[in-house]
Amino acid sequence: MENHRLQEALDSLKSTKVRMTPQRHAILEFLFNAKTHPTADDIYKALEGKFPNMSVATVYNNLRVFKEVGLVRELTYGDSSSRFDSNTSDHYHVICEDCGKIVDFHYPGLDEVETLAEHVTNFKVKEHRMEIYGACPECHKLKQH
Amino acid sequence: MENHRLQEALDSLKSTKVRMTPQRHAILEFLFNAKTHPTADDIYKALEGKFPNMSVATVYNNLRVFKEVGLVRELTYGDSSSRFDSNTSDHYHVICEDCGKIVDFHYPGLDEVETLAEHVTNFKVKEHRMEIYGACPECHKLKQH
DNA sequence: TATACTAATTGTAAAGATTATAAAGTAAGA
DNA sequence: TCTTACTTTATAATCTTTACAATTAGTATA
Repeated sequence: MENHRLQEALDSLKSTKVRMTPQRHAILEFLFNAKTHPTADDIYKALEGKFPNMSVATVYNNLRVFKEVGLVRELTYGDSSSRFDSNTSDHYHVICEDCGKIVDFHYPGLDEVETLAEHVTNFKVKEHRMEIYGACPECHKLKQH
Repeated sequence: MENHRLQEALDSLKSTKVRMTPQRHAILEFLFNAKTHPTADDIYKALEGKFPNMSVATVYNNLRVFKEVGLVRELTYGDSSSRFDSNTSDHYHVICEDCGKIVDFHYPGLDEVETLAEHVTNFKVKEHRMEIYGACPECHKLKQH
């Protein structure tokens, strides 16, 4: 089923003028099969076996392209580097402040927040993001010793 | 009234082992009077008149200290550098994707989200953050030409 | 299938933000 | 005042991301 989403992504790229290259295919494939939310460097390291000559620039370039087309979302947390998420459907992230684990979390109906924000600020609202911070079960258990 | 919040912050620092220095006082004062959400470099530049010898490291060090004590919140958006917010009471930010303007936005009752996240993920939830993205009135008007 | 046009990749350098380190300075309590 | 531990400073180092120019490679077209 992950392959299904990947296939959809590949198809949607065909309809643009974005060329398909082996590197792009591999980056997309990795992102769509990833259970985690990898950094650019994670992706680079994961693919250096298959593409020993691939440049980091290629990873960054393509992540930007995928972002522009809407296939990928960039997550910027407090830590040093961005993470990338192929799941662009509406969901939020619960983040462990101790070990960095990120868990997806579905919650409906924050459209109301957007609507209210529009009225109060006169902005033309496009989207929102939310993260929930805390300790994952494992880290929490450790802290209680 | 800003001075009142600043005074409270200074008092709360006295109860810790955090020493008061002229640099720390100036950084806190600047943050608590700021209408915007400045970057570390903004703060550095703003204070270099008063402290020609102050190091950037001092700004970063102290922002970290203030964060640890809970006086200051760090905001990491997509762009290169973090922003800092002295207002640690619950509020959200509405951000213009074109000009970068940030407007505070009050909204109650997302405690429910935290509660649900706890139940679903078994995390021990501590806090959450949310940002709303769009175009500010000025930028939106420009785009309609 | 060969050609040509244009976009993509590579390798490296550069930029920008943040942190580490060691020496010198200073706040705060005894 | 003295002492100690914390802070500041100055600089170097690190880390992430982007810029750039030369080379390579998709893809549309003939």
